[in-house]
Amino acid sequence: MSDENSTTSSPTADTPAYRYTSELAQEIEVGWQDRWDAAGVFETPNPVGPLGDAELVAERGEKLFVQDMFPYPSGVGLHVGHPLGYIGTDVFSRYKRMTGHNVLYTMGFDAFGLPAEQYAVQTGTHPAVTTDANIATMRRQLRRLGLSHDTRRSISTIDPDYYRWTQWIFSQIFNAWYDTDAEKARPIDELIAEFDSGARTTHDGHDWADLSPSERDEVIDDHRLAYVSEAPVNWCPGLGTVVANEEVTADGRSDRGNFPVFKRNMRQWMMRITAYADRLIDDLDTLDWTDAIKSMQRNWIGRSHGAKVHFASAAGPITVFTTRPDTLFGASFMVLSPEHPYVDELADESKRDEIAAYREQAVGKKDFELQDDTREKTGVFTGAYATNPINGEQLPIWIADYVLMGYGTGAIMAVPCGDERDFEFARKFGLPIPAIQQPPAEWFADHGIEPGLDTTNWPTAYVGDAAYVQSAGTPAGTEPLDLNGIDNTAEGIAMTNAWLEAHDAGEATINYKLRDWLFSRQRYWGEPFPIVYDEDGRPHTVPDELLPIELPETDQFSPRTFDADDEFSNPESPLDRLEDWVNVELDLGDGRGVRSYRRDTNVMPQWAGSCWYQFRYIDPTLEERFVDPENERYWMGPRTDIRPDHPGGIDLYVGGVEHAVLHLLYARFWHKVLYDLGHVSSIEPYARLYNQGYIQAAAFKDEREIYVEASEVVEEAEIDGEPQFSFHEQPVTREWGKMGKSLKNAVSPDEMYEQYGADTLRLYEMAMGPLDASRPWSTRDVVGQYRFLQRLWRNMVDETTGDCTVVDEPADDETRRLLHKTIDVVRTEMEALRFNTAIAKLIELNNHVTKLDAMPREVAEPMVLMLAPLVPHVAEELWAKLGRSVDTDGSITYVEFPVADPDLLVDDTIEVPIQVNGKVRSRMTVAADASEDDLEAGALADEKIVAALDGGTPKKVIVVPGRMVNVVV
RNA sequence: GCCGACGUAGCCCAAUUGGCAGAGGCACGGCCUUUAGGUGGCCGUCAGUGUGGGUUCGAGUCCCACCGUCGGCACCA
Repeated sequence: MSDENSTTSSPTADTPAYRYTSELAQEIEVGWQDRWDAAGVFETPNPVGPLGDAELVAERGEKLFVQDMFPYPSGVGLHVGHPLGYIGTDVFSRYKRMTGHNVLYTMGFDAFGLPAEQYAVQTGTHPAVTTDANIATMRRQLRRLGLSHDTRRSISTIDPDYYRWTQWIFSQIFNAWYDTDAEKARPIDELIAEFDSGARTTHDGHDWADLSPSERDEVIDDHRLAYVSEAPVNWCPGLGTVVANEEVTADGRSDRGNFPVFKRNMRQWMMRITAYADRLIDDLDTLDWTDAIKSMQRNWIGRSHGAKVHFASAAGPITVFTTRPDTLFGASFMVLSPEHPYVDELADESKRDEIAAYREQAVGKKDFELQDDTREKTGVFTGAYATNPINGEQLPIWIADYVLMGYGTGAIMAVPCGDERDFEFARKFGLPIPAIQQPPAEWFADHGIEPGLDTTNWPTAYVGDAAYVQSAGTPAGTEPLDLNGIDNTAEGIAMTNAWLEAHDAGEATINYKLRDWLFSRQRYWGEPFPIVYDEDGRPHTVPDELLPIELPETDQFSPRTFDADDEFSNPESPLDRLEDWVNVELDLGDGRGVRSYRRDTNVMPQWAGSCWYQFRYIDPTLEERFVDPENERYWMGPRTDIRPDHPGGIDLYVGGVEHAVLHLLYARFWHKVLYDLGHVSSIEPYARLYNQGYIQAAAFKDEREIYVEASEVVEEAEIDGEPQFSFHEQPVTREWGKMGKSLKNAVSPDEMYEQYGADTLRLYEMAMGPLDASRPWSTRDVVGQYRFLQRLWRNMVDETTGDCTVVDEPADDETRRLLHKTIDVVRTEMEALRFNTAIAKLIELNNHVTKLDAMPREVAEPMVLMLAPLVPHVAEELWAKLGRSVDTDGSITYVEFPVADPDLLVDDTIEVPIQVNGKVRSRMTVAADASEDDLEAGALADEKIVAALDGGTPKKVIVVPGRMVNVVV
């Protein structure tokens, strides 16, 4: 909104020369930023290696690794919503440097990705050129905020020196397999050795020795953690590429670009993340993350315990997955997904046409349409039957699109009395609904029906614990199973599983929703695969010493894109066209000498670069490895001294909640592979995750429902207490949303620097609320923090001469006590990332000092030190004015944070409230250490209390020493 | 539908985790400064915690139900 009553103004002739105006603030800020850079103040030493300085490491103190989720360098620059988390991590890092920590804190750029490529396609400018320019802009904006990054450690994912190691890690994953016995990844060579020695046999029982070399290759390739597979993938013609499950929105569109996505079988690279499903769930328990994020990850992985049950049919055993094997006696029909491979064989001649028609319409539906649970059930009977192993009953087999091929086995046993969907289906098609549990009386009462096992008047399925009925009677020749009378499902499940396993009819199993990670993209602006194919089409990794495989130069950046709805188009990668690059002569070092190969023409998804960047921050310039093991252990090793199950990783990772499943799941997966292969000592990448809130801003829509530029909207007089707004004289309506270009409500930090300076902006963003809460931006509120800094400045500096006005006289007792209480609270709040309350205390202290005749040095110095993490520039300037810079190497950065004197935290006397029946009726001043008896006596003698009692006798007197007295009548 | 977070002043937010509802900022009003506007200074105004119950000497805080807002998942067998 326009700020017509702008509270700042350019200095006029009568503005004192040394007032803390925005001009002076900017001068101070830019000056200190130059000095910090020149002196390398924020450079952090490693124990060893190119950035190693063991002596300085010891001097700095305990290690602390703080990291922000790195940004994509957008072309439009930052708005004030972006740096909220960055300011938070900077304040924390600066605070920790002052309390004896060696802090690793830097910022890189996640610079591969679609926007730069799309811009390149439009303009013909190489994405590297625009991306480099964007990075330069962002670096400038971040530097201007005063962030204390070790800039030597900044990396960019598009830098060949960086993606060389992204490719190297891909090779590691490709050359590894998951040993389910050892529950870890191992090098593929060890698998080959086990096959060779006979220690391991192939899954299908073929003798390894009898296999041809190419058959052996096939077996090996099937074990790799990165593998090529022909599988249903998400094809997005509008983007001209495939995308991962995680990148498809609930309504079946791409999260980038919002184009339709189609399921298609295609040959693509996959990562075997499913091998890690259990560890990715179980290790969540060792992480200091919010429950919200943990539950999102658990949800996404979707582990469910159940059983597989085999039903005999004419086409062979139909295997279903169920979480309720105990309800097997209640199965009255089976349902296969229309795409189930058995359908053709099972279909009765008379049903063929009907089935074919049904399948055609089902296949035409997109995933999201199938997942709409409000749709009416549809389906077709196949004419075939399957045998229920538990009782030998013949169950009709149907096909229906409410059973999804992508989950479980694509087939279910239908238990209509206990499953809402099956119940609905049975009702619609007149299938039997046998009851197998006795619902409680309340259930019948709730539904207004007479209790009974005749399901014809049941309005719905009964889901829950209840005693089993009609759940016995197994086929001749089997051990009898009788669940009747048992009243908890856990026991019923266990008994049924045991029966199934004993009779080869099924087994307990675990099913996951998580699918393997689709890893290839048909784009230009990404990391090329370190893979070449031989004349048989077998993939091979390029030897490590030939990395990086650099992106080839071209001026054709676009994949072939298609009409967004052209489902049956096929991807064509931009790299496919570069024949000179695709065809190579190489010696792979496998003893076969130089041969001809074709390069892989896919690129990696944008998530690849962010899967491991924390390691490169540690050793950004190391040539020999992606990170030195000793440095990795120092910065990220498990802190078993803190917690026995500490998994290691970054001490504080701050970012938005939108990465809850994508980035955080992929990064954890890569980290665990690197751990299994012995490359790193930490088990998890991010020990503590903190989700910062978003800055929201008012957005305005005109009558056509189109957003208008928020900065040009004017607030009008209220009507019925509701504020009214107009844009160019036209009424507009207000709503709240994430700040950004699309809602036309972005506020640039540059405007804030100009109007107030970076310190005020930093302070405002930290003061407006807790770091993890989303809150609305309000430009007119910023002035409050600006006034605070002005008062602070005036308390120490003469506005006309610029001289320091701090006096060396001791502070009075009250001021001194307030100072120490402030120190105590500020330390606690800083530790807990509650900067808003720390700032409130500092303002309170400053307001108190403002009333004094002069600022005593014993208050001024600790106050400047406490403010240094929050407003580093003005703090440095005041520290210099106090004459202290000379004896602290020119910067306040590593000066010890003030420590409160515990003796000054307790007052001699305190005022305690006296309550009658919990209501405050009076107050009295007593010695801080007054005994319970004294307090009780004092309270009962208080005249207001005597009056309130009015001669009555108190029933009881509750005394909380140091707090209050409550007289109960 | 399921899961998770959150509801305190006109607005953004505190409250030692069961012990005096108000720390801080914005807005608003008055006075001072100023030729004036702005800036700056001083003083001041407003609520009883979304609703209804419960536990307790005492509830913003704990428990139950409901309402509302936001986020995630969703025919997941």
